[in-house]
Amino acid sequence: MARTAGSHSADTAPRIRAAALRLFARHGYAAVSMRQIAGEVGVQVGALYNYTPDKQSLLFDLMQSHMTELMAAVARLPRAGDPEQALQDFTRFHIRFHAERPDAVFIAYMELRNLTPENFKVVEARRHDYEDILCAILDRGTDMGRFQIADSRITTMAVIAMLTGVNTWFRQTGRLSLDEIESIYWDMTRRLVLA
Amino acid sequence: MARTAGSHSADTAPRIRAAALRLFARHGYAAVSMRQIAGEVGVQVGALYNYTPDKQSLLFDLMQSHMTELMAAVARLPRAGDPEQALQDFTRFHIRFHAERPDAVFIAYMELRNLTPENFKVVEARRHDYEDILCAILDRGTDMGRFQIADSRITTMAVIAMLTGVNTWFRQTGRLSLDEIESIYWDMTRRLVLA
DNA sequence: CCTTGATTTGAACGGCTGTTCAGATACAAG
DNA sequence: CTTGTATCTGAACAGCCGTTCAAATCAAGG
Repeated sequence: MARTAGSHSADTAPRIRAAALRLFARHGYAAVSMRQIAGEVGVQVGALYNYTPDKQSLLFDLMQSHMTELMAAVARLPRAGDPEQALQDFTRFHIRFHAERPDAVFIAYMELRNLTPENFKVVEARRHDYEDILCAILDRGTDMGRFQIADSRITTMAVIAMLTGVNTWFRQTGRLSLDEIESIYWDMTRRLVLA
Repeated sequence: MARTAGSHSADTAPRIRAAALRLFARHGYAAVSMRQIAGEVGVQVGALYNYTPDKQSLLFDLMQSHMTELMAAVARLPRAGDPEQALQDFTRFHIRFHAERPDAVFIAYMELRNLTPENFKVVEARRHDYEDILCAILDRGTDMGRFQIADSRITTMAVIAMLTGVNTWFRQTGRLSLDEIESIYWDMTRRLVLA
């Protein structure tokens, strides 16, 4: 018993990441053992260490991948000249992107405290970069006299919290489609900032 | 070595709860050991079991106490006839109550998945009761033609998510006082619902 | 002072933790 | 078919986990 038939790192690697993502999201990083992850993949514990130096790196990689994907996706948004249009684009994007990967979002928010201080700083910085994108839209709209905002930093946090909150209750099989939800939240966001 | 000088359950019990609250909030339920809690209290592990049948009950008690306090406090709000005033009262109350007990709030949101299904249902029901209070205010304001709301259930979730989000960044030593923050968030909430 | 009950210790239980590694097997290339 | 490398197993490591309990000590009332 050693190498098993049909074993390839190109297959095993993503399966390990998927299993870890699912289990971390469901039970929490600390509550999930390496043996559980291995079991989900259908492999022995030792095999995991061909793919990650340790458990902490596994968590960090998942988080960093998520933030990288997020930044790459938001960068692909059309750069609308109209701040109201830009804000709508951002709002709809945020809801959709987050609704499509609930496990990664859950981990990115809940497991920050399980990162080493060094790793935490990296993820924290990326999160801040993302917030800056929304904040810039709000500031530009304010400068153009289109938005009326008391404190753009706080409004940024408020809007992101409101939008991310969708993930706590949204289910694909619910009474509302994602598109309807986007529209409702866009309406609320609009009213929140419009002059 | 056995019973120690000055030991009394009236002292030890709250100290255990306080230590557990702090540690659970900081590191997460699964990552905290009974020995850590005991160490914080200055006692051996075995002593904890005079105060809780097991670790799970300790978590559940903390959560349930928090929800009980929350419901009792919100019930003490003046019952304003004007829905706009009622909404302002609720908004300010929510921010202040949650800002005053960040550890308990953190646990109540993050450790739901570590509750047994039975215990989860209890906490979930209380949370729903709390949401109903806000939802009722919104519905009343809508019926009176004062609010304009697309979907009161969703607006309820959106407002609560927005307000609770304050806890992710609020620090007592920050540039804004709690009162200023309340005012800013009340302004946003107002615009979110006003006809 | 003595007794009763409250409170804690200290040790022990079986079981699980993350991690390491030599050896075994499968695959891919020559 | 042989060889070299990629991949996994199985066992082992020291250490921590939640929980239990008899024995020891303290506090309080008669």
